[in-house]
Amino acid sequence: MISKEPARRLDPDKVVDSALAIADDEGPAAVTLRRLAGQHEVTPMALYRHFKDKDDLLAALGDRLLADVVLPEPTDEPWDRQLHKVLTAFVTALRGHPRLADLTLMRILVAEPGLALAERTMEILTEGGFSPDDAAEVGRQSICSLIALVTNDPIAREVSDPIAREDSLRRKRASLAALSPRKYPLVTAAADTLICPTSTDRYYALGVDLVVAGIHGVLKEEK
Amino acid sequence: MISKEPARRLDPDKVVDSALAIADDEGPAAVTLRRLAGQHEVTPMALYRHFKDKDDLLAALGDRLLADVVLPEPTDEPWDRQLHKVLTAFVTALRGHPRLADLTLMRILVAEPGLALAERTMEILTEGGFSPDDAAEVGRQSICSLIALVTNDPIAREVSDPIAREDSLRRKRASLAALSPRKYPLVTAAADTLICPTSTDRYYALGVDLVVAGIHGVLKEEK
DNA sequence: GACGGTAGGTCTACGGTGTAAACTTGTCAA
DNA sequence: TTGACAAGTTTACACCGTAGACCTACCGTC
Repeated sequence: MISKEPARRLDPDKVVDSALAIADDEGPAAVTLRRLAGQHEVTPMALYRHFKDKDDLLAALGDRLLADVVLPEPTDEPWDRQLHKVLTAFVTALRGHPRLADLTLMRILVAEPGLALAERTMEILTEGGFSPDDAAEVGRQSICSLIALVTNDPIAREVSDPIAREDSLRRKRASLAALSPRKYPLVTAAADTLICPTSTDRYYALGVDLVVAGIHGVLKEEK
Repeated sequence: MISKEPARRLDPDKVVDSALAIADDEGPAAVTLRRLAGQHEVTPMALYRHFKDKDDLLAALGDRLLADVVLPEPTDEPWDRQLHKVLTAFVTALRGHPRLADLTLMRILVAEPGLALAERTMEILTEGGFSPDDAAEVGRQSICSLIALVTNDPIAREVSDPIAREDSLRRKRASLAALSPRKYPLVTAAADTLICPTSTDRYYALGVDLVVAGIHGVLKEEK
């Protein structure tokens, strides 16, 4: 009579929570319907009542990431400053989940938080002087670049286990150190940086700067 | 008696050929040890004599792509023109295999053709005024962006089957057309371009331009 | 020329995956 | 009270990567 529903369980949001946790520290391949089901004390097939199939579940993961983007309020700063802030907000939301970042792209034009981001970005770009179509192409590529930036974060991308990580880095360093400095003077000289950039913050700052500077550049060329 | 070897078969290069063909028109998930073995009339386990495991095989695929990059000869043009050409050569090699492009990143610092590309890129960047370490970071991000550019090629990324492709596009268009033009004026206005850019060549040209312009931009900022 | 090592195949088997189809069961509306 | 329906269960299937033991034809060496 009281509308308690003790028999109904399996909150889809909680399932996405679990999936997020698993994917974050073991990679998306570790996300398994059986494992998820087990964590929620349920049969694997139960998940199909809430997600069409595994891809649908992963899409929900992507939506979750996009929902974490907090768009800065429009101000009266110049358009490129505002663009910089919006894009920074985007990577900030993704940074925590580097192995899942690429799930977001295909959801941007589907889920609400992504659409808000898209609209705002295009707004800024047209304010900067792009035609809507050019803004679409430039914006699309910028978002792709930033997703790639996060996906390939050379620090977070490594296995979470710190000793295995250090081992993997050592092996890569050794393989570069074995190269002939005569044949590859610059690669060997900057080997450490190539394998793993010095600072994560600098890495991301540079990434956003590159994108914004690129947009600035092509805008001038077109005129 | 004649030194013919009718019993030995299974040329690893041919296996990579097959894998490439399968991945190109059905996606990398369709590449299966069993399927590959079947195509070469061999037991799945036979492949393990030539590849440590599946990842090793995919790495060989990545190497194959990188080997197709034809670096332009150094000239006396300004550094940014040369950089543009090198990066264009890179995406040109990948364009034919958009679903495999991301296999290349992890092989660049391992296989010879990738190292040549890396060294040449850093050469140009230092000539432009970057320190070796900055060249390493900027170069790395540029390569990542370009790989993402190819990977997300909105035309080639679609399923190869043209009728299914047209269907998928139609569905996306419909979903965007259903949005409120009041809430998302720019997104709905540029819907077609967002879903699928007008010209592939323009898409790639813009991509490379963005990267090169970005590098130019951050270089000036640093001084 | 006999012979042992080895490279390149085969066979069998295991544990894991996503998911289709048919079933049970608890809940609420009529 | 009944009956529809949503949620979870059971069973089953086809497929995957790969470990381990085995065969077998070749090759260089004495």
